[in-house]
Amino acid sequence: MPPLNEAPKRRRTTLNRDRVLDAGIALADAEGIGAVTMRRLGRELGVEGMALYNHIDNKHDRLDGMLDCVAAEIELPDSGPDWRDQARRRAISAHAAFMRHPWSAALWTASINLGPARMRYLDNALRSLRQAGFPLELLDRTFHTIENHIVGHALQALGFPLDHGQMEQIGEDFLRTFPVTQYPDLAAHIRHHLEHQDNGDGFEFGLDLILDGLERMRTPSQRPLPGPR
Amino acid sequence: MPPLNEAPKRRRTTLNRDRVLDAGIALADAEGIGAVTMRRLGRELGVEGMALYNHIDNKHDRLDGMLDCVAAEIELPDSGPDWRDQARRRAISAHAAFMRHPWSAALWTASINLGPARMRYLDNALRSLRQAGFPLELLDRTFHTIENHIVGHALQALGFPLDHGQMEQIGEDFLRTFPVTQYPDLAAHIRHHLEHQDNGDGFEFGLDLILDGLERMRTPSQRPLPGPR
DNA sequence: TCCGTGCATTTACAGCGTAAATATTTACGC
DNA sequence: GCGTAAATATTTACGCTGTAAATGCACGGA
Repeated sequence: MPPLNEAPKRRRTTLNRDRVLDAGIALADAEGIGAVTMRRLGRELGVEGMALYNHIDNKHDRLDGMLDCVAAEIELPDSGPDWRDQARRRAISAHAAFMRHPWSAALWTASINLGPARMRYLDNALRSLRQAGFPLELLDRTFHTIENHIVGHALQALGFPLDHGQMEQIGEDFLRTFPVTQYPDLAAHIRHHLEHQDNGDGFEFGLDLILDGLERMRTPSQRPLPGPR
Repeated sequence: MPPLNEAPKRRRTTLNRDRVLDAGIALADAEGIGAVTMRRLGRELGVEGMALYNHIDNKHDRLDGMLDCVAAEIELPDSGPDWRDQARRRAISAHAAFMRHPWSAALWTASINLGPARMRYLDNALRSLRQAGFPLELLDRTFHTIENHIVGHALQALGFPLDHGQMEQIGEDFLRTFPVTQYPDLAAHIRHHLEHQDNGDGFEFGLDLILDGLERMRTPSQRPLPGPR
């Protein structure tokens, strides 16, 4: 059996799991997740598609691996007293990661096998909220409410994967054939999206709304906080 | 040209768009969206796969049509003074529709072509919020924050498509190999999900949190409401 | 009767994930 | 150097996908 973990050996042009995953991410970022097939990804790496199976188990394993790389990009704030600031920074960082990798948000909820980076992310978020003093029966819902917003917003925002220039052109063509009188509020909404560009403010609006509400529940007005049951 | 809209003609066993979409929905509900291929769907209808192309344009058109059928199931409350109750009922109905058709939430944000039912839904929601007096610059964000929660929660909940019995078995196997000491809070979270069953309460928790916060912004404390600009 | 029209079938093709067999490259003991 | 075994890459093949194109068939009106 050949030696494992032989640092200085590295034959220059050999494949490994990370190179496969990185190439998959780059390709997905550039051309969409649909372009990332085994054959295409192999071609991208100068290799036949089947060669990839030496480094990844199958397509699912590859997607899980790519997703965990995205999770690793999420900045995890150190423990500290200010739970709200931590949750905010973590959520904004996660949101940014999803926007950098538009294919990842849709997989986030679909994949079941958590990689180490996602585990670290989840554990960090849960610990932060627990240490903030959220009672046990609230902790779960608190966490999921924040998480829902992150994923939901990313998916909504990525649903129209157009920059502002494209939006204007396509949108005007669209509104020409749109039954404006039948759905006036929807038409106004679409027009609003054509005129205004969202720079992540929409995400932070909902995020702060949620965090404010959670903070209110954490310390129920004047009543004393119940101890952990 | 043959006569259109000839009511009594209907040769009994002919296909039409609705029958195709209904069969697609039934099959997707029963076996997942992955099972709904053209050939399989044809077989389900006693027909070759290619026959479907006489009634739908292509796979995308079929998915959009199926999705619009789900949208049509969402109960749209009549206009009225209580925006909060309307938004709540609409959101809960939408959530229920997504849970009845577990494949639909993932498509909701991905599909660009809105069908009539979705347009009706969106227009109804937007009008309700506008009539509630949300100022224009808030209306868009208000709407999306609610929408994010609906979609986000559905996807999270459907990410583990297991009923309680399966969860217990699989979960315990999972926790056996899980690095509990490394991610203690995540482990506790998973254990919590194994023990407690969510009956939609988690959805309503976040929903009410958001609606409360929005109501507070709608009538900013003591200051008078600005007129529509 | 014949013809156009609408619907179903048949055939075909490129691309997908991947199992299996084969070929090639690499690393190590001698 | 060598041989050998392991690691890695290629080839071939199979069943599946969506769908273009050609064909077959039944019907309603001229």
